[in-house]
Order: sequence, then C-alpha cells, then structure tokens
Amino acid sequence: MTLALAMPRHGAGEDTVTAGLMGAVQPEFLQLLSWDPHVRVLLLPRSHPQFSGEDCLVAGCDKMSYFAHQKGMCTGCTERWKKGDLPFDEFVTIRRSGRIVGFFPCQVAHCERPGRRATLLCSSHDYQRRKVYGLPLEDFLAHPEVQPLPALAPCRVAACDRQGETGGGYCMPHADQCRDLRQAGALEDEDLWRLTTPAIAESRKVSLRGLPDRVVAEILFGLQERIAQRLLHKDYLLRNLSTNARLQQVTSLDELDLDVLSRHDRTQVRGFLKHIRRFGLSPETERHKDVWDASVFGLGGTFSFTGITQPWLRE
DNA sequence: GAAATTGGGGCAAACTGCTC
DNA sequence: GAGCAGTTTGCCCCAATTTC
Repeated sequence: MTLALAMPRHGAGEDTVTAGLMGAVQPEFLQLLSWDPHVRVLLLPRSHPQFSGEDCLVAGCDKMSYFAHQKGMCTGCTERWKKGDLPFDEFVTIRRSGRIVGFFPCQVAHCERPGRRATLLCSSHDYQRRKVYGLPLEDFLAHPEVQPLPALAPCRVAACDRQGETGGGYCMPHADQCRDLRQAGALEDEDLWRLTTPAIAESRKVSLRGLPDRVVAEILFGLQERIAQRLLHKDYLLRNLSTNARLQQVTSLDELDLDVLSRHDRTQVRGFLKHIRRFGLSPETERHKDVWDASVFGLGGTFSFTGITQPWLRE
C-alpha cells in the first residue's frame, strides 16, 4: 500500500465534537484496525470474531470466509470448488489461482511501482524485459542495468490510496471507471466524481479517505461502541457507510439521507447515529430536557416529561 | 525507442434481497 | 442483527494501438 496522504476537508481539531469523539476512541482500538491518521484506511483484523470470519482455508488465499455454509472458504473459492469435481480436502490444498484484487509490488528490487500479478513487474519494467532486453524474468531481475523506479503520485480519486499509473493521474481501476463513464457520456463533473467515487474494494480494507474529520471520528467512535456491544461488522457493509457519506458529501453522519439507502445500510447508519448522539450525554445533561435518553441511566428508550403541565413539577 | 492508452473479455468477488 | 444464496459488478489482464 502506498503511504500517500489523504487530504481531509477540514483541519484536525477544527470543532470540539470531532476532537471529543476522537479522544473517546481508545488507542488499542485504533491499533486493532491498523489506523494511521495520514493514510485513513481501516484494515479489519484477521480472524476477529466481530469482523467477519476465519481466513479462507484454501492455500494461498487471503480472503475471509463469511458464513458457515461456505465451509471455511471465501466466496470466490466456494464458487470455484462448486464448479469443479475435486473433493473438499484436496481442493483446499491446491494453491489458489486466478484474479486477486489488491496491490502487488513490482519484483525489481526496490522498485516502488505497482506490478501485475501475471508478469510480476510494473508496466515499465515489463516493457523493458520484453522489448528492450528480451530476457526471461529471472535473468531480467538479475541484470545489472535494470534500475528501480520511484513511486508515482497518488491516484487523484479522494478515496483511493493507490498510485496513479496513468497520464490522467488515476490508478488503473479508476482510470477504467473514468474512461467508461466518459465514453457513456455520464461524467458530467470529473472533479465531483473524484470526490465521491469509492476506493477500489479490497478484502478487509475500508477507506475513510476523502471524508471530513468529523465523519471519520463518528465512524471510528461508532464502530468502537458497536464492537463493545458485540455486534458483527463485515468489511463490505462498512465500506458502504464510508461510500454513502462520501457520495452525499455530508459533514456529519447525521446529515445522511437515509431514504436513499438500502435497508442494510440504513440499519447500520442508525446504529452508528445512536452511539454518536449519546456521546457526551449524562444524567446532568438530560435533566434539563423534556425527553431524557434512558441510556445514561443504563436503561433502554426515553423518559418523556412533555405530558406534565405543572411548571413547578417539571422543574 | 519507450511508454502510455485503449478496448474488450473473463470471471472472481462484492453486493443485494430475502428470510429468520 | 445475522445468515443465506443468487446476481451483478467491475477488476484485472493482455495485446494492439497511439503518443511522446
């Protein structure tokens, strides 16, 4: 993964709520998610009971098994097993082949550019190997004239942490997306597209890049509280939370239009909002209101005093 | 000559809708 | 909230073409 900086739209500590929420997130929790405030990408821990399932049993596969019916394999490996006729025990010992999503480094020593899994080289070195030197990979890697290349600038998509590999400044998948939209006449505002389009989905990764500090703090705090509640969180559902916030360009999760979200996403957002709204509440803050949040007393629901008409009693 | 871009296909993986 | 299963999406690859 590149260590390109994510540019928040607001400075850190710009409002006290953001600072308060971030201050309430335990360092151990941030460590669990490999959180780096400069990279702003969550990496869900392997084999954590609340961040989905066990590692896929298939040799060489780094995906996760989500459900019991998948027999300990990820979705992709389950499908490949179903299509074949190998016994399960034999199938899982055969090293995984085929397409894998994610960053793969160029194999030239110290080269910082992304490679292709098929060629094991970045596009420049692959070209040199085939057209300039005409050598087998092993000989090319050992050739004294082959020099490592510096990393490229980050992909221009706000949510993306990959290197920009094309002249347009995008990583290959985002360059593909941009090109397809442009050809379909659906790219009206490329600047807005860069701000709102999600990161390339990779197993276990959730990008919070391109989101305001407030939203990032809300997601981290809400996630911490929900994990404390023993709730499960699958990576692809968490990605939706970030994607929806980015798409709607909200400055707080509170501003999200829930009507346009799927039922899964809506439920999830409500769950996060519940914890965020409770942040900072205490018996002292509630006693001045007409409706109290009962959670501050360790109970569910609310206490409503709106039906009491006598001022002296309401006091 | 070297590197970047384009186009299109395959298929793995992400996602959604439904049920409990 | 969680599990399940089917569907759709879009990532990745590679060769041809274009651009610098």
